[in-house]
Amino acid sequence: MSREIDRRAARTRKALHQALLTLMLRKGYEALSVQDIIDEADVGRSTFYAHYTGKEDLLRSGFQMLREELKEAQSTARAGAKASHDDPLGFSTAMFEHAARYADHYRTMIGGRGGAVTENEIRLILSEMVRQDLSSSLHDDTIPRDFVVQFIVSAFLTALNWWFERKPKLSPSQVDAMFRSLVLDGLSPLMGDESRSSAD
Amino acid sequence: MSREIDRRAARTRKALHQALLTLMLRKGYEALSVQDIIDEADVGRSTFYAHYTGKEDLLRSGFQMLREELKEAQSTARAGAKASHDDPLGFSTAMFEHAARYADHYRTMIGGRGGAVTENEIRLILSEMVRQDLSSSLHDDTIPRDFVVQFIVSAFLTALNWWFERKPKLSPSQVDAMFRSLVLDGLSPLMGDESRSSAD
DNA sequence: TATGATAATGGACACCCTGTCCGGGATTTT
DNA sequence: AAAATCCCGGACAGGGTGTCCATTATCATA
Repeated sequence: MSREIDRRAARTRKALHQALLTLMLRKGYEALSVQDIIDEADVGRSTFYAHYTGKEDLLRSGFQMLREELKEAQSTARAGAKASHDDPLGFSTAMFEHAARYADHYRTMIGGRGGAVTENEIRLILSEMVRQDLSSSLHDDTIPRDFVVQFIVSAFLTALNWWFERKPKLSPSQVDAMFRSLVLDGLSPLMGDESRSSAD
Repeated sequence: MSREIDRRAARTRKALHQALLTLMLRKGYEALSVQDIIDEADVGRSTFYAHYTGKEDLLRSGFQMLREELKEAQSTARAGAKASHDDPLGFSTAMFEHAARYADHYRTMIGGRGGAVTENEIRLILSEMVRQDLSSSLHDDTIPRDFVVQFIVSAFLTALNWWFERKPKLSPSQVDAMFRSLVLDGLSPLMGDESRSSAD
């Protein structure tokens, strides 16, 4: 019995995913046509449609893998961390490190290159993580919880994007520190401590 | 003298902008074709291309108007505000009010409906505002300035989006308060105040 | 109001992309 | 080796894109 997928099929799928990745990095998702993809992957047109219903389907299928990949990265990281129960940003450290390891992949996803679908998928995945971290550490609902979640997710994506685009040499922990500082304590710590200038 | 633009041209342009707005709200920018636009605007195909090079051109031209619109809204607001020089988020109050007044316009721009172009344009406009506010109130560069700017812009867009999508009944000042709280002081104020458990 | 200037129209055009359908050829599995 | 499965290449209609042009409608002005 062939429970495993046919080698050829697996090969084709891999080629398509790889092509998508390459092309997204080069031109961005929206500007991509199925034609481009099968061209890059060197795969027949009908073959493509035998596997996926379109480029969005191909893209989405990639996120299934990412989801599991991340779920594991999170739990392995959580094993080594101690203060995870009081940390409303418990996900961040592992995520920044994961992003550093798979920089190319992340580069294709953030900064608009991934299009709306990618943006949504990522936000969903991250929202789930953040929601969990928050549930055990946030005890004040002055500000609605889903708003806080979105706030954190956006801040994280911003950090990621800024990191890759402007200071790719920084280490994950450095970016993580900035991210945590801003999200946990906001701008106040950065404002003039020497505010004794007794404004006019 | 014909310094003014021909009535017909103005009429056409207005119709196209209106059509774009309507359709973006209905289907989103990316899913839109030039065909749809000229169809909705009841304008000939060649006429469209006589004015714009494509749908992106049309979209961008709309932001020129928005830019000036906002520049004015800001300065009028700044006239009535007193503590603008110490406020790193001086732009926000006026912006939330402006957004409330032109809810339909904003709805087409945020939440992905506007596509990548819109996202970028908005971020550019907001970044400029934030940068100005920040220049006179931020005196600590522990965290790079452009990172802080992006952080604020993202937080603002998140607030805007959450507002429209989840709690449209809230007043601008209520959302503004939440936004400021999160950005200025971060999550700490929301965490267990009963944290006097003298963490071992 | 007459007239030259300018804009809008509708149709035609070649081009590209999309999905879908085959039959022949290649690879894998048994 | 045989049977099953997959891939290929070509063809297809349908739709969108930009561009052209000749014709018609509208405007600005003398």
